[in-house]
Amino acid sequence: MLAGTDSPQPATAPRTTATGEANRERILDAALARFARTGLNGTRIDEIAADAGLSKTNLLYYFRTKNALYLAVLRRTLEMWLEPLRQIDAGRDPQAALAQYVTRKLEAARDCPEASRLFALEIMRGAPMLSGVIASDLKDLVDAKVALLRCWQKEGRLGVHEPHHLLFHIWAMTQHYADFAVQVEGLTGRTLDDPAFFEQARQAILAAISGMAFGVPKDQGNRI
Amino acid sequence: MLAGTDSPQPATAPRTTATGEANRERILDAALARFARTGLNGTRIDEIAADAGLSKTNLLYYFRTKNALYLAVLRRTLEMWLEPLRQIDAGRDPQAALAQYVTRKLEAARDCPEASRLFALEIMRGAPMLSGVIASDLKDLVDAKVALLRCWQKEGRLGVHEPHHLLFHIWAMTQHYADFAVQVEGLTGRTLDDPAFFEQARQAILAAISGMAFGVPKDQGNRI
DNA sequence: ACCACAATTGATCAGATGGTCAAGCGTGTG
DNA sequence: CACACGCTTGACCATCTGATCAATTGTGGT
Repeated sequence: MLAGTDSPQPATAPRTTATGEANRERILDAALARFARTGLNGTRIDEIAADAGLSKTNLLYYFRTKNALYLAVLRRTLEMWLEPLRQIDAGRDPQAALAQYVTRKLEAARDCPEASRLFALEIMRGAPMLSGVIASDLKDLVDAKVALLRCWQKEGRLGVHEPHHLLFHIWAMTQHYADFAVQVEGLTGRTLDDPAFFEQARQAILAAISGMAFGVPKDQGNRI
Repeated sequence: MLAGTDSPQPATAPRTTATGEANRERILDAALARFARTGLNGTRIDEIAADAGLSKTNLLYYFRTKNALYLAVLRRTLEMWLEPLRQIDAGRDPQAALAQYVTRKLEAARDCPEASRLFALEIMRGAPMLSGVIASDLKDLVDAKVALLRCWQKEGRLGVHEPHHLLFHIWAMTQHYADFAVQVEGLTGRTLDDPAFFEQARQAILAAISGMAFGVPKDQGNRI
């Protein structure tokens, strides 16, 4: 449920050409890379065009406005972003499910940090284009998973911390490596592309999740 | 060590007036709020001026260029951002030190989310204005704290996970509540301003840290 | 070969926006 | 009081940039 002016499908279905499709792809790729780094306002449409090997005018032939392009990129990336969460399902062991979720998210942060950054930027702006998604699709999905986690809690297979926070923290830790890659690399000199580093990060996150999800409950406020 | 064209101090120290100082403050406040939400490129200088109750021209009297203003905001906010980390020192119990660090960071995320967002945006851009800070000041500080954490590890007072990741995860989890406040509120309907919610978040983070820092070491890759 | 339509181009526009300038106003200090 | 200097203003400029348009070229289907 993305906001924006959806042009109604033109009466005559636009004949999809090989070049057309290829160009659209190239544009979307280039746009994702740019938008994910410099945001909607910080990105010039002709930069994207140049990256895609087209003229600005030609780009505008495929996407009428910058906003439409941005929206298209958002739309195209949304599923990749949401997919890992869907895979947490009831028929699994909580530990295994969460571990796999963490791994998937971290792989996503490594393989397509742009997606993470794109949404991070959008949300930090106040999510003007995503408010619909957050309020409906994402909320429904999260609510469902939270319900599942609560269920596991009742069965004593999961710790007592509020499930929302568990999800937030998984997102936070995994996406951090994508969103703040510059900082991470500046401070450690390493990247998720380094398998050893990836595994270090993964293990640390799993340990954190373990503390939250399967550790002994704390009753004293200040004790860690 | 912030990048940028520092104008050398004018020969005659500018007489600081009451109005002058007050205006500068108002401008910086307004600028922080705007920059933290829409970034450098997405923010118009006249919006800031309006928020501060000044004309655009008048704002430009105090800060010659938009970039200079942005830099001033960054500079002014930097210390607030770094301070909590400094407070981790050797003369403390590791658990207490980390717990206090988490609490401080979470309080910062609650009390001045703008600071967190400002730096988040800057880093996500590739930190063109902060590369110096990250490479020198922040790196020195982090290196020192990492050394301390390693020391604690040798003494057996801290888990075996690479200290860098411990710090990253603390940053990630605490700042998440500031940077993604819109999402958090959209999904839970609550804010860090709600004391109960704050405490939930804090406890969950402490549990996570506990798992990372004081849990039993894992030796099996897939086990959580 | 021809036709329709997709693809591409260069010229051009229009609005937004950062920044300048010259002039006037206010106020504290000598 | 008057001078200096900080403060404030409105008019104006220059550029950047998203978007339009008319015209030309390429191409697949019949």
